[in-house]
Amino acid sequence: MPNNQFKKGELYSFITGKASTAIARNLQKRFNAAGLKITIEQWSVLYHLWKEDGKSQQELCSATFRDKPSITRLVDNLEKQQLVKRVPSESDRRINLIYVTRQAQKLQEETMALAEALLNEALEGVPPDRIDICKEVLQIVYDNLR
Amino acid sequence: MPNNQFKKGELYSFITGKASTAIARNLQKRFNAAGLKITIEQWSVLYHLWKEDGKSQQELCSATFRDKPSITRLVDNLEKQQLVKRVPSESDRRINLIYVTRQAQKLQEETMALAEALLNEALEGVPPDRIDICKEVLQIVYDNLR
DNA sequence: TTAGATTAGTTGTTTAACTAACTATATGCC
DNA sequence: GGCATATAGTTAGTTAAACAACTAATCTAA
Repeated sequence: MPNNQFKKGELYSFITGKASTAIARNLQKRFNAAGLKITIEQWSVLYHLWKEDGKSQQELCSATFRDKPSITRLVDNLEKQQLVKRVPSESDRRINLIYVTRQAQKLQEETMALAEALLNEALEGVPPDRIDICKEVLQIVYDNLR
Repeated sequence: MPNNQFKKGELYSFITGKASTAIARNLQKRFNAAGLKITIEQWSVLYHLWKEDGKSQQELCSATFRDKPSITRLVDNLEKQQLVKRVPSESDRRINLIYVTRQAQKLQEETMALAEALLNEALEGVPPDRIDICKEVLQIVYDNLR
């Protein structure tokens, strides 16, 4: 028997990701309000480079769940803004290793603080155990569709 | 005391909507595979018109959580494909009322079946009460950010 | 050693999102 | 009635996503 939990109206918002769209849009507004000239998509790339840079574009694809052309263009734009630098790998010249610049490092603390503050507000009034369940369900959804 | 539930890696995927992106991408692939020439974004507009058409573009904005230019262009493209028709309102000539065509009606049953099947697969193995909690949390997130 | 397959990244095209600036119609107030 | 304001929708410009087709470098196996 199918696990059909979705009334029509809910189906729509689950598929279109109403909540995550609202989060991303809100975070973008906070960046703009703080005078940070960076898009959410660019931030999502820097996010992984801040953890450890010198990653290849291919590694950034997996980390951000984007395809290769998307990463090429995001890195293009980040490079234009002098936030990252492409460095051809010594050992395999097909590969570009991506490094963050000083200017990008400066962005880290401020943007991460804004992101954490946003999530705390978004989840205000939600008990921790329910947040955990939500995270688990979303992870299963993701895994089921791989 | 802040409700800071997010370890760094999870923060990213919550903000970028990994699960909903996967769902939308997967549904688009099913549409393509079935030979249905329609994008997810177009589908999300038709979805609301199938429930009741003759809605204004402004009403479609609220229903789909998009801004006005986005709806203008989605309706442009839907009209090009002869899936909807703009009809100027008699009572207020600023308003376009949007009606679905016969061809769009034909799409309804097939696309809705694909969407429901997808969600059933995505949520396979998740107990109903956990799905409910997940939906509730996402709704609260959305409401908190309005 | 070299021909074929694989991998990393780029380019072109279409669709879409967001912002800002715009036109046209309607409303409200004096 | 007429002017300010609000509302519905469009247009322009930038950024981004998905897909297909491409180049260049590397690997593999005969």
